[in-house]
Amino acid sequence: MPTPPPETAGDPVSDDVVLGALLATAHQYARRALNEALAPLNIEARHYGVLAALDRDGPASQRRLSALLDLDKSAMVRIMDELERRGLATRNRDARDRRSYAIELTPEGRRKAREGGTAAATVGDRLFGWLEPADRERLVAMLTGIARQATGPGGDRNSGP
Amino acid sequence: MPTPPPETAGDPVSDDVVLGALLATAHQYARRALNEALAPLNIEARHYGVLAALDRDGPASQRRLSALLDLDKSAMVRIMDELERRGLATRNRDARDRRSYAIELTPEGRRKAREGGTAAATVGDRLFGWLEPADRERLVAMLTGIARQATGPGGDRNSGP
DNA sequence: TATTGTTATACTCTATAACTATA
DNA sequence: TATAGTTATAGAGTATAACAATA
Repeated sequence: MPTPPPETAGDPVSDDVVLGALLATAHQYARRALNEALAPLNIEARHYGVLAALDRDGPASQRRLSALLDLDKSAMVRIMDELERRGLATRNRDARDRRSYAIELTPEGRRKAREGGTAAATVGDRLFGWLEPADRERLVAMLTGIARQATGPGGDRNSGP
Repeated sequence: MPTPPPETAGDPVSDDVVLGALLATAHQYARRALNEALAPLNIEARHYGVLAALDRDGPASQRRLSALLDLDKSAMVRIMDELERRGLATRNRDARDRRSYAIELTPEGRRKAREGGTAAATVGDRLFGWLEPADRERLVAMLTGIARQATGPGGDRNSGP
C-alpha cells in the first residue's frame, strides 16, 4: 500500500532518517515498477540483470556475474537455475577451468534481454527521464558516494584490499 | 560480499539500469550501516523507525504508524509484538475507538529512541554529512520525484486520490 | 458495511556454513 | 590450500487473504 513518503523538515536528526527512508522508498518503488514492466516477459528484475549483463559483456562465469551484479554466489545459482529452466541461458563447462561455467545466452535469452531492455528503458525514462542530465550525473555521484561511505570506515567488516 | 557498484557509461539503456542498481546498492548499504550502528542497542532499523516516530509524534494507532512509515499493517503487528516483548512500547486500547490501540513508548522505549537517534545521527553524518546542503536538498527532491514517478501513471495499481 | 488489528501463508532477498569437484 | 559452484538453512522484507471485534 504505497503512501507518499512522510514529509519532515528542520530536525537535525530526522533529516538523516528521512533521507534514509527516501532511499528505501525510491529503491523499492523503482524495483517494483521494473518488475511490473518485465512481468509480460515472464521475468523479474533479478533475471533481467543477468540477461543484460550477458548480452552486453558476453559469456561469463557465475562468479564473475555475481561480482558484476553484487549478488551472493548462492543467489546466482538460483537465478541461473531459473534462467536455465526457462531456456534463456545455458551452463557450459569452461574447457580451461573445469570448475567454472561459461554461461551463455540462448537465442531466446538474447531476445528476452533485448525486450527487457526496451521495457527497462520505458520505465527508466518515466522514473529518471525528467532529470536534467547534470542532475542525473550528480545523483549518480551522490549515490556512489553514499554507498562508498556506508561500506567504508566503521561500516563494513570485510572492506579489505 | 560488498563490491563497488559496476561502472558503465554512455549506453543509453544501461545508464538507467546503472542508476536503478545504484539506488539498490546505496539503500542496502545504508540500511546495513544503520543496523550495525543500532546492534549494540539490541534493535534494528524497523524498530528504530517506530520508536522514533512515537517519540516525535506521540502515541498513535498501529494503522497510523503503518501509514507514517509506509509499512504493511501485518508487518506492523510483528514489529509491535517485538517492541512489546522487549518492554519498549505498550498497546493500550483507545477509549474512543476500541478497535484501535494507542501505542505508547515505555520509559525504556523512550530511552532507546533517543539512543537510537544518536546512533542514527552518527551513521547519517558518515553517509550524508559530506554532501553540501544544496546537494542534499537536490538529492531529497530527486528521490522524492523518482518515488512519485514510480507510483504514478502506468506504475502503481492503487494510486487513487 | 467498513475499519483495526490479528493470523496464516508465501515469495523475494540476503547471508552463512558445509559440501563437491576441480585447481 | 584455494576457488567455482552447489545445497541447506535462516532471517528480513513484502504482500495477500481470511478472520474477529468494533464502529
